This record gives sequence, structure tokens and C-alpha cells, in this order.
Amino acid sequence: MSERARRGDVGVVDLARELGVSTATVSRALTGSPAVRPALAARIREHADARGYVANRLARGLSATTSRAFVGFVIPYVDTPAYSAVAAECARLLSREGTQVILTITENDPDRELQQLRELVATRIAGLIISPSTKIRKESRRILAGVPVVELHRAGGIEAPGVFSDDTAVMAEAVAHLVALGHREIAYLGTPRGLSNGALRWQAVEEAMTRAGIDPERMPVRMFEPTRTSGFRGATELLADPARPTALLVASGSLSVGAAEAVRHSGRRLPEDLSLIVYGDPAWFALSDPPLTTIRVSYDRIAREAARLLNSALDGDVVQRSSLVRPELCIAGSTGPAPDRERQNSPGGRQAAQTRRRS
Amino acid sequence: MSERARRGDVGVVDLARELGVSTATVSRALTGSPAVRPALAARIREHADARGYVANRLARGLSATTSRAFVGFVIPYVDTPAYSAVAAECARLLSREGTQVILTITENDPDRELQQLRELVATRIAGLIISPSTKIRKESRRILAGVPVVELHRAGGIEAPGVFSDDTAVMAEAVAHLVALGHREIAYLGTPRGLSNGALRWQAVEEAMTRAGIDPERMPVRMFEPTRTSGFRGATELLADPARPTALLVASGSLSVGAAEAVRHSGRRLPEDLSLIVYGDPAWFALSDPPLTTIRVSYDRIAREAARLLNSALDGDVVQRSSLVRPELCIAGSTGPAPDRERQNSPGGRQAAQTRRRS
DNA sequence: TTGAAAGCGCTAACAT
DNA sequence: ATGTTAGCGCTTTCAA
Repeated sequence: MSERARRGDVGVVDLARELGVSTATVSRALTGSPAVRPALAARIREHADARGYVANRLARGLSATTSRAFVGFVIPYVDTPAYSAVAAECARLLSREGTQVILTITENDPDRELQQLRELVATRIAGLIISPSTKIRKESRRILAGVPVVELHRAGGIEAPGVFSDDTAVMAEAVAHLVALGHREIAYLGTPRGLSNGALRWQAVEEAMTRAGIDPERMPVRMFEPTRTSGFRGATELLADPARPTALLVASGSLSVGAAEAVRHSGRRLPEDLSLIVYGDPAWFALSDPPLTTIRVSYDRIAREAARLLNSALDGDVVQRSSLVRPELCIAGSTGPAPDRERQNSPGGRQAAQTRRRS
Repeated sequence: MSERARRGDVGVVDLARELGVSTATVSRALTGSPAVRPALAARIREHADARGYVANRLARGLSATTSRAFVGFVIPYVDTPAYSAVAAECARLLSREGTQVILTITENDPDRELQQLRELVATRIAGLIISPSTKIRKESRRILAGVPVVELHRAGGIEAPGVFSDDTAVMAEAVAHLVALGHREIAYLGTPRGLSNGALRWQAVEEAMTRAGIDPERMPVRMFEPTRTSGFRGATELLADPARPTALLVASGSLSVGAAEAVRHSGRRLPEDLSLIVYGDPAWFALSDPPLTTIRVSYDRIAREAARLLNSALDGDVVQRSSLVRPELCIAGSTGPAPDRERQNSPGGRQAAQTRRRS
């Protein structure tokens, strides 16, 4: 007695025998091939349903040239909703179409990433969504060139569409907000330039600062890997900077949690002593007192976009354009007028915003 | 030219040909069968490595009677780290052993759950980790009886070990903490009794209250599905309760976020007007001012335990006992002495804690 | 210890 | 429109 039979599973052969048709016909009916008489197809599907038939995905994937049984979801970290929430939401969306999501975590290690990509390909995944590790291997790139891919959050120099948050505009908006409040000594805490989004966000800040007539070269800046602890460290260091920043802009969700703790720890009052803008999910930061001004990213929308782009790629549509999800600057109580240190600027922020550029 | 060859993949046949041995020998060497001469086995493995061989997991899973290619991870929600963080961490742990984790989201819908379980079985998963939906189907139970299973967070009446947070002790501790501070009008916001952990937590609170000589029947109580919005609603309702609670105990992570917002929204000062204990990840709640007293659960440890139990189950070890991960009561600034409403109790909390039981 | 060959359950040519 | 049959790439009897 076969393993299958013993487990009480029904297979195409069973269905075929029971209905007096061939396995091919059963298969066709079940995969929705038009080449089978509608009445018969209906009868087959009905019977399959009644018997609780579920196709063995391994067998199907092995023989079918094209199968959407699996897609891979490859991310570096687990401890941030920017990844875990998007992963879960994608799994939810894709499962509705009968696609199973295989989740792998690279820990930002290029070798582990390569290994996982190899195994995913060995699973004959239909495609994958990936947030590439910082120093992606050539071989990984080669693999990615061979399957439908959607990039998430980070661009890894692959020919593939991606879903990114449109940080340029919102970062500029954040800087403008601070400048309008009269801040000129603005500190920046972000992720390294080696990360595509780290580079992007910093560039946006640089440009916005320049536009505001402030030399970005002189900004107190720290760039660290996105973890809570480095957020704490980075903010602590920045607050101790001789330039005595009156505002701190944090450009990463994980860094923000640690940074907020560091600010609290430092005893600075918000917004009297320091204006603070963080990045991430406002639900966390709404609890702070005062609630923190936040750059809010919608993970749901990112997940939806990722699923949509992947489906397009699987359909073999012409390569889609990347999708930019625009974050929102949610102004709350942690940003306020810059302290009037030398009693030489006019009070209030509005006017300071009109400061002319230095020549 | 076969699909495989065209993709430049090497298969066992290639390796066999190149080494002048049979595919059977290659397979044996690669799966670590002892029935192959060590020297030859080494040579085969070496060559396979050099050629970058990765076994097709579909084929392997299809033919092998036992394969750990896949495990399923089935959870109801995506928007809470209690699930998403544990899922990601498990994926990380299991991938090290070459096992791929298939993530599915039931949305707490029994039918969707059943469908997903069927598909997972059809993928020939080696086992699965599941947080059963509230009203799990009989048929789902039947399926779960047939594969190695580890339960997560919730018990669904399955014969399987699970990983749960040991809420009984910590809930009692939380109640004792409040009672020691002199609170007697304690409100409770938790998940429904239909959820195993909801029932457990409430029972622990009931008992602790009774032990403290306070009738739990008279507590203001709300039990809602674990979402932010119901947390907000529940807390809002409780704060408006005629019993005028002086303390609020929230027994779910998702509810806690909403509840904290509701409290802030109500304008009550912590801890002067209200003592608040929340449940979840303290990193979120440390930002609040004052930082919130939190029941902290270690998701990492839960994930580790889940992976360990699953591995045991896959090894066919005798059924393991369930694993209880003990949360920690992190006392912070949101809990303080009960306000001295009628000027009739002694001030301070210590003494109130010694109140004798009512006879 | 190794090889030849039969599947695993399904899909897809090829026939009819 | 349906049936026959040959794989998909691997593991695993069964022989040698």
C-alpha cells in the first residue's frame, strides 16, 4: 500500500478511475484547460471536491513548466515591521491565489543570502521578493537575473522593478519643517550610504539643507546599521556634539526607537530643548509625550504594491516600473520653534524660514 | 534540451556521468547514507560542491519518504510582533538546517485555515507550527493529527506540544502589584475567553483578585479581539465605567497600543489619575511618558522554543511537553499609589496590600 | 559497496 | 475532446 493511499489521500489516478476517464483529462479539468468538455470538466471538479482532492504541489511543480506554487520572500532582518509586517501581508495576499510564500532571513549576510537563493531556485519558485543584502554577491545577482524579481525597500543593482518608499520628497519636507521652525543646527541619524535607501535619504536631506542655505557638510551626522541599539548610540553621540544641534532627524524605523529612548534618557525636553522627527509607524510614537512628529510609511500599501508587481512579473507582463510609496510627514508635538540661543534671531519660526541663502 | 540543462543547472545525472558512478551512488553520498565508501562519498560531495549542485527540493520531497524540505507556519494575524516576529525568527532558525518555512495567514478564518492546511499537506510539509483560529474546524483538527505540530500562543485542543507564554504567574504578579499600591477598582481589558490565552489570562486575574479579597465579578471588564482599534474602544469604555477604576490592566499586545492611546486621549495623568499596565514589547512603551509598566514577552525565546519543539517532533522523539515562556513584569512609571478617594484608607500602598480577605 | 530500474504524483506531448 | 505515454529529478528497492 502506497504512502499516499495509506494517508487516505486521493490522487488524479483515483479520480480518473472513479470517473472512468483518463488522468490527463482529470488534470486538464483541474488546471482549467479549455480543451475539455465543460460538462465533463464540471463533473470532474465536483467529484474532486467531494473527495477532498488537493493536488500534490511538489509533483505539480516538478512536472509543470510553469507553476505558481511557491514564491520566495527574502529579507535581511526580522525585528522591524518594515520587513516582517510586509512579509506577512504579502503572504496573506498571495495565499488567496494559492501561492505559498517561503520566508527566508539573510541577516544581511551575503553568503547566507546566496545559499538561500540557491535553495529557493531549487524549489522552483515562480519568483521572489527580495530586500538585497548590503554587499550582494555577483552569483546572487546572476540568480536573480534568472527569475521574476521584485525588490523591496532596497535596490541592489538588479534589473527588476521594486517597491520603495519615496523618501526624497518627505525628507525634504521634514527638513523644511525644521527650518521653518527656525532650526539651523540639525543633526541627522540614518543608515549607511551603502544601503540604497540610506544613500537616498541622506541625499534628499543634503539637498534640502543646501536649498535652505545651510551647509550640509557641517551637520552632525551619524550613519549606522538599522538596529535599536545603534539608534540609541547614534542619538547619544549626536546630542553630545559640540555643534549642539537643536533638532534631530532620524531616517530609519529601527534607529528611531533607540533614538527616542536616547533623547528621553538625555533629559532633553521636547520640543523646548530639542525638536525630534522620527521614522516609522506612528502608533509606536504616538505614545510618547509629547507624541513624536513622524515620517509614516504605510506597510500595507508597500505589501500590496509588492504583490501586484510580482504578479505582473509572473504574468510575464512587460517589466513594470518601480513603485514609489509616498510616506507622510505627521506633525506632532515633538517639533517646535528653535530655541532663541543668542537672542539675535527673531522669535518664532515662520520668519526664520525665510532666511536668505548664504552667498 | 531540457529546461534544467538550459538553465545551466546540474543534476544528479550530470554528477553521476562526470564521476563515472551511478545516480544512486550520488544520491546516497549526498544524503549521507552510510552505505557508500567514505572516500568515494567525499569525492562525490566535493565534485557536487565544485559544480554548485543544489538538489531540486520538489523532486527530493516527492520521492523521499521523509524530507524536511518544508515546514508550515500558520498564524491568524500579521500586525503584531507576537506573530510576525516569531515567524521571522523561526524562519531564520530553521533555514540554518536547510528547512524552508512556508508562511500562511488565516485571518482567524476557520475556512481559510482549513484550505491552507490542506495546501500545506499537499506540499508534503514535514511539520508545522500553528496558532489555531478561534473556531477551528473538525477537519482541520484531523489534518493536524496527521503531522508533527507545534502550537503557538493558542491551544486549539490538539494533541500537540505548544509554546505559550506563562501568563498565569505574571498576571497574578501584575494584579498583586496594583493591589499592593492600594488599588481596588481595577479594570481589565483582554481578549475573549474563546481564545485559549484570553481565557487563561482572565482566569489568572480572577484568581489573583479573589486572593486579594476583591470580587472579580464586580470588575469593569472588556474582552475584544486583539486589534489596536478595539484596544482604543475597550479602554475608552472602561474609563467611562461608573465604577471609576483607578487602574487598568491590559492583557494583549495589540490591545495595549490602542489602550495607551485611549488613556492619553482621555487626559488622565499617569500614574496620578490612573495606573496602567500594558502587555507587549517594552520598546514601544518605554517612549511613553511616563514609561509604561509592561508585561514583557520575549518573542525570541518563544521562537527558539517553537523551533526546538518542532525539531523534536520531526525527529520523532516522544511527544515533548509544552513549553512555557515566562513573561516579566517590568515596573515603570505608569503605576503608582491609588488615589486616596475617600480619605479613609491609609495612604501609600504597602499597607493596602495586606488587606484581609473578605469573609 | 555499487548499479539498474522502478516509482513519487503530476503535467504535457503526441496520438487518436 | 479524450486517451496514452513519457517524463520532471530525485530516492529507494532489488540485484549483483
